[in-house]
Amino acid sequence: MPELPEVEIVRQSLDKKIKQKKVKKVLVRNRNLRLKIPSNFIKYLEGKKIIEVKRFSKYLIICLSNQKYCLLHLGMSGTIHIINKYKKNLYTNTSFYSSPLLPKKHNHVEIFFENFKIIYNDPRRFGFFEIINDIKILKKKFSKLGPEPFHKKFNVNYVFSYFKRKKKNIKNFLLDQHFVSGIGNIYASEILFLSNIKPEKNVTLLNKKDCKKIILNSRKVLRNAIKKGGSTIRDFKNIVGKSGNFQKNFNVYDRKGLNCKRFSCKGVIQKKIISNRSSFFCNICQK
DNA sequence: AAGAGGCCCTGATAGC
DNA sequence: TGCTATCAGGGCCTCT
Repeated sequence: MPELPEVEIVRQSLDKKIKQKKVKKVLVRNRNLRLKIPSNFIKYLEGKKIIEVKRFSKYLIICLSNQKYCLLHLGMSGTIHIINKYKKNLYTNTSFYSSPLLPKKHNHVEIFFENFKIIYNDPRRFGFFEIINDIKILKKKFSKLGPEPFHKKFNVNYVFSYFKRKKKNIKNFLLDQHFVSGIGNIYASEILFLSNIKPEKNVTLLNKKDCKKIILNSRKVLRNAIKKGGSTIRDFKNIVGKSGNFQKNFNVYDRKGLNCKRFSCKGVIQKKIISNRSSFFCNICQK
């Protein structure tokens, strides 16, 4: 599920819940995520206060009181759940602290606070935790990623010159985190629909006006998703990351064979595999 | 050096 | 019903 907007929604809820709270205990049930959870993971977290939860691209950055950073990427299927100590556990009848049996499959990490705990659940284990020792290393790591769509660095000059002499199609570039970071497969299709550009279009064929459209629509699509997710999440007091139904109103994604939503367009939404990822687009209004 | 392709993993669903 | 095949929203590694 998680592209930039979903991760931002998780960040907001998580920050609200754990900011200025002290970690009492950490339980690692399965350290074999995409990256193996480091042996110093528990040591660095236990007894530390959470300063705040930040985000860059699709990464959550949990800032700790010992000047270290706990990085969390949700991969494809990672979710965070909040379990309150005095409320009936949603997933298990076992005790809050011990839960000897897996309450639910794939609850890999539990972080305990005074009156609640957060659980990291991830069936496919494509997500990962990482401990970053200081801000320099963190900055260096993120400097390898492209700007977020909202950043002023993501402007027409940047995009247009980046595309020069490149051979890939535009859909590929929107997914390339070195070019722009935070966009995933769903929103890439949505952005191209709003821009009237078909996903297979080679970037060398795009003019500055096209670049401008892509930039503005990237921001629009992501902002909108954050806004809708933000309003949905209030219904989920105990679960963060399950973002409700806000992803249901796509223009093209998962709408293969359905009519184009653009007023007066008679097009039909197509599905095509581009570089092993499914792409959706209107066969008429996207050129 | 850019770009294509494979791979990490489990679960849901489609098709027979 | 029960099997197998396909596909899933990410990103890294390798090979050419």
